[in-house]
Amino acid sequence: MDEIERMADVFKLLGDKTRLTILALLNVKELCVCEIVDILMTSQPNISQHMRKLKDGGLVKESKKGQWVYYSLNINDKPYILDLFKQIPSQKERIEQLSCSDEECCN
Amino acid sequence: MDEIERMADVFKLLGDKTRLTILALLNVKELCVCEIVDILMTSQPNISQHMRKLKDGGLVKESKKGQWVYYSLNINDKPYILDLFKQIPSQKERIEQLSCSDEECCN
DNA sequence: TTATTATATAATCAATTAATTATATATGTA
DNA sequence: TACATATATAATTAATTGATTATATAATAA
Repeated sequence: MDEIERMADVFKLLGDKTRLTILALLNVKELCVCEIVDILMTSQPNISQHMRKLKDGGLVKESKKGQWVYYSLNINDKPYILDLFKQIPSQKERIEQLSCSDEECCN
Repeated sequence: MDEIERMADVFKLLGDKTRLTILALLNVKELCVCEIVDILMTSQPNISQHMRKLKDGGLVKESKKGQWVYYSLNINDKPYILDLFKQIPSQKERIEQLSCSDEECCN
């Protein structure tokens, strides 16, 4: 697989609104699956499957802490993605709203 | 549609190897449909339909010259795409090879 | 005018994909 | 131990998509 094809595969991952929003959220801070589920108001399997694609594509890495799996960005080896995330709309507010609600799934 | 969704739609366009290669070619110089067909060795309708998606997505613009339709990049309003194209593998060689062959469709 | 070349569009089909539903696994707690 | 919570995986389905084939349009050349 050549470099263009590799880049296309990365863009394919970015080309879904849910996944791009997840990445924008992780661009603020690492999050566990249940937090992402709460913020995006979708089902847990839906998020888990998107996380697997992002992990397989090398865009995120996971770290297990107790029963929670935290995901964080893993794009240091992809400078064109780094530049890109500087221009993505910040999701800071959505994450802060989550922290204020009583329905936090973890803490 | 919010900004994230708009960006995702752009990445969806970049997320196809054929289209990303077309854009990388246009990053060298404007080309007509038949040149792109020759370089990518695929069918004319295939390229025409990709060009339409790229045009609908605002990534390229066209200009008709006689019976030929030339396409060129139209990404000045998308800084994150501009940065990106600085890091895409150059397709200069493939375009030069085309010019050397006798089978040019236009000139 | 007729033929040729360049391009676009429409219809079809196979393959891919995102989301849902159901189930399994793993960790923590009573 | 039994139960609850967090996550992953598998199966299914509907929708989308890329490529092909066939056809239409437009410009040029004979």
